Amino acid sequence: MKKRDLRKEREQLRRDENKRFILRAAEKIFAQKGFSLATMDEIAEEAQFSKATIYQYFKSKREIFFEIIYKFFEEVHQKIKNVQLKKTSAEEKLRELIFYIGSYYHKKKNIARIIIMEKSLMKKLLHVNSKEQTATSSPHPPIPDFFMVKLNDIFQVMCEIIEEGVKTGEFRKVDVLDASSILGAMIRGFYFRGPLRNKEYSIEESTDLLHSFFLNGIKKVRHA
Amino acid sequence: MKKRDLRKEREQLRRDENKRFILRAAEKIFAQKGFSLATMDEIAEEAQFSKATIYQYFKSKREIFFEIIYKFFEEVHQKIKNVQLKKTSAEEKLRELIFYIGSYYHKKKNIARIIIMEKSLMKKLLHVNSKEQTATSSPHPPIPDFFMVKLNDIFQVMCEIIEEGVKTGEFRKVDVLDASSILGAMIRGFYFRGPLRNKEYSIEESTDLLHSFFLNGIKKVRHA
Amino acid sequence: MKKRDLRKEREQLRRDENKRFILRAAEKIFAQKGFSLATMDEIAEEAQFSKATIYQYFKSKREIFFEIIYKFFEEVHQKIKNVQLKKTSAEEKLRELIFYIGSYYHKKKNIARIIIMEKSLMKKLLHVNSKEQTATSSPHPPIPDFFMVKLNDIFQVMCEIIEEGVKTGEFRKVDVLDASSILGAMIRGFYFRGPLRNKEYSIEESTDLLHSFFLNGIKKVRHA
Amino acid sequence: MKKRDLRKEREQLRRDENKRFILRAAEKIFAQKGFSLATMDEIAEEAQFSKATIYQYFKSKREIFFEIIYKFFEEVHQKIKNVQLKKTSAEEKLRELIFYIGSYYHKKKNIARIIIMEKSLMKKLLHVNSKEQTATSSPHPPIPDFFMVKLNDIFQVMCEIIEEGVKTGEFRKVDVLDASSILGAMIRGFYFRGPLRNKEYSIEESTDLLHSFFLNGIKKVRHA
DNA sequence: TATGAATGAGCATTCATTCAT
DNA sequence: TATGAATGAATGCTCATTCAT
Repeated sequence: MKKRDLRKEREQLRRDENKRFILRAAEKIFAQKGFSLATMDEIAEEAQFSKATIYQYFKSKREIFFEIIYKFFEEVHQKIKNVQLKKTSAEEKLRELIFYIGSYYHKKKNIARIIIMEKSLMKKLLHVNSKEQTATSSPHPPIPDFFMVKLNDIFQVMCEIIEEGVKTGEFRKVDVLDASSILGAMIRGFYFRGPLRNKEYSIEESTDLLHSFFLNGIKKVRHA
Repeated sequence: MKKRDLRKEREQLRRDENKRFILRAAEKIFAQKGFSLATMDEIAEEAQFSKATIYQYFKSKREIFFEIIYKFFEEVHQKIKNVQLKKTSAEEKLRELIFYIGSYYHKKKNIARIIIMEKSLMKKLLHVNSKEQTATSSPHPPIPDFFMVKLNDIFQVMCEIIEEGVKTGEFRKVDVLDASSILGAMIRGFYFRGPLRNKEYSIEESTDLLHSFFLNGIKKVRHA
Repeated sequence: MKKRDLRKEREQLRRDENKRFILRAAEKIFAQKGFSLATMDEIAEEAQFSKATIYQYFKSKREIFFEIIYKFFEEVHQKIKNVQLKKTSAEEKLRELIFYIGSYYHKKKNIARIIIMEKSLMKKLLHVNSKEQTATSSPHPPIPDFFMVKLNDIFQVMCEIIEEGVKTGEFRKVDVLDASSILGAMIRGFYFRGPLRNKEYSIEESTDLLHSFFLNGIKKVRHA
Repeated sequence: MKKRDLRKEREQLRRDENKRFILRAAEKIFAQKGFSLATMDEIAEEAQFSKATIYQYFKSKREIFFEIIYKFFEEVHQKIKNVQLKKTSAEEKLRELIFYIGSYYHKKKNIARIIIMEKSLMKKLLHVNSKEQTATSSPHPPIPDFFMVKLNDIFQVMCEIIEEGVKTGEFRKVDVLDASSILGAMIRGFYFRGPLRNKEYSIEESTDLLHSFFLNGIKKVRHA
């Protein structure tokens, strides 16, 4: 019995290992080419597996893709959640938040781009997926829901930090939802510039810049 | 002679009309599906022409796509240029700029998304295109150059307005490039939210919000 | 009445002129590209007419093609027929025959190649059903009359000349059909070498060579 | 280990078998329709494979075509080379040469026709191919070179045999190049008659005929 | 009559996915 | 389990031919 368990365990470990390997390969390809232009052949070659093997780990190209963005959100969310718990000022929390989101966007720029931007694709993929979900018992909650939940969680953290700042008097009495939207937009927009790049910023510089402008704005303050 | 001319003119008008019609159809499809997923069959059906006819007006799927983004930039640029010339305050100019860019992003959201976001695709398309350009005498300058020039022009207007505001003392002594980057990011990011939408904003509301936050920031100003 | 006739005549002349013009253009294109690779667009452009106009003079691409080869045979045949009537020796007639056929092949090399070689194409063009082919034991399809007649006429002239030579004792007592076949083959084969060209021959040189070898062979004659 | 090897070997054999099968099918179609008119659908159907499968064995229609003519030349060349080594008279060697070339032309008439005659097509195909060759490491030498080399080899054998005959006094003191050209032309021309066929010849008859006329010519020899 | 425009029917090629071993 | 092979369904693009003026 014990032996059997160990073998199974080992087997499972190997499978997980392979899965991760495939995901890494796929991520690389997706990042390079986007969803549509990436081919299963490329992914298989990158993963050093046969195409058929890939299909034993994942049901479809779509599933691989979702697995990737699933993990992506999971990770960002973890980081962000911790920020909220710290005992620092709202301003400082904001800085950390900007830093973590930014560094994720930076690291996984291309994946993030696909997630944020290929809306119609996502819609299509999600739609089909949600239909499939009814038939199978999937290992994670139906993607669309999960998706929104994670996204919303992150947004919530922003809101909470800002609200806290307003309450402690660090921030103006702004509408929390509006402010969060703006902050999200700033970060997102900053990391997803188009082809025009007038200046390159390190993550630290980016963080400082975003933080500073979000806090102070551009207008000159007139003292009484 | 006169008659001939009129007929020809009418013919030409019809051709232009058809071309516009095809472009509109293509834009709709591209907006729905992105570049790769859009098929010529769909575009043809949407345009109510046969596929072969589409190919009499445009050389390739790529060409249609570029024609669309060409027009897009051309239009935004026109609007923006006028803002700069007005005699209002920098603050007011900024508001108009935000409004115009925003309304364009709003109207042509999906096209803009493709432009800004499908970087690898664009790269691929632009690359092939720039090779082709050498052979043919195109009606407009080589896309990549044109592309950057327009993009840069719009960015320049931002810079100028901000610089003006700094000079007149309306704005703080910020780095003009940084500020422009942030403003661009805010607008872009605001209109290209992902699937999460906590609140819908009209263009006017959006403009107010962006304008307000970019000017004032979120931090409470402490008066002496 | 008279006036009407003249106009019609003039009209007819113009039509003929145009037709010839189109044929010349088509011949050029066919010669360059063969039948399949030549497009009506190219032919139309070469002829400086619109494609639709071409279709008012000819029913189809096929018809143009046939018109060309028809004329080709007509012309060769004319030349050849005259040779036969001369009062010279068979040997001399043979030389002229070789010269004329050769110069035609030389001038219209590519057209001739198509005629002689694109058998399957010809088959298809001539409306011969490939299904019929499999059914019948005959390796060759019925070819329209004019075609065979012309071809046969030319062959006949060869035969007659050779027969004459045999009768007059100029030539050995060869089988006339065999000899004609060989002569035809030599000329044809000589002008339609593949891509390998060890040496270029002028028409005169070619004629001499062919004539000489056909008459004398390569074997050393042992005198008694 | 052994088992694995055997299976792999079997697999490879099956692959080779399939490849040959596809080639045979393609050859049949090409022979019937020429290169341009043959479609991949037809080839696939003839081969009883799906079109996509064909593309797993060959990169393109062109590649299939070249594989066929590659093999063709390879085979002819093999046969011819052996002739030269025999200890028989030049006259006898010539007969064998004529027989072998003839039987090849006879067997693969249509393929040979395409090779020899679709010059412009070949040029086009070869040209593209030679560009591609630089990029990929092909299994055989660049087609154009290989092509000429094989062709030239065959021609060389002809020359050598004739030269030998001249030296031994069997043949007249002819220009070797000229004589070879004529012989090549005769064989080629004989097997590639156009649609006119006055008489059918078996390969043996053809060989006799060609041999006899090439050796003796048609002219009556006057004995002293 | 002449023609610019329109199109149906193809065509080579690709790719996600399945099958058989 | 792993995989080489097979394929149906597309996809962008072409071209001979017809239509409408």
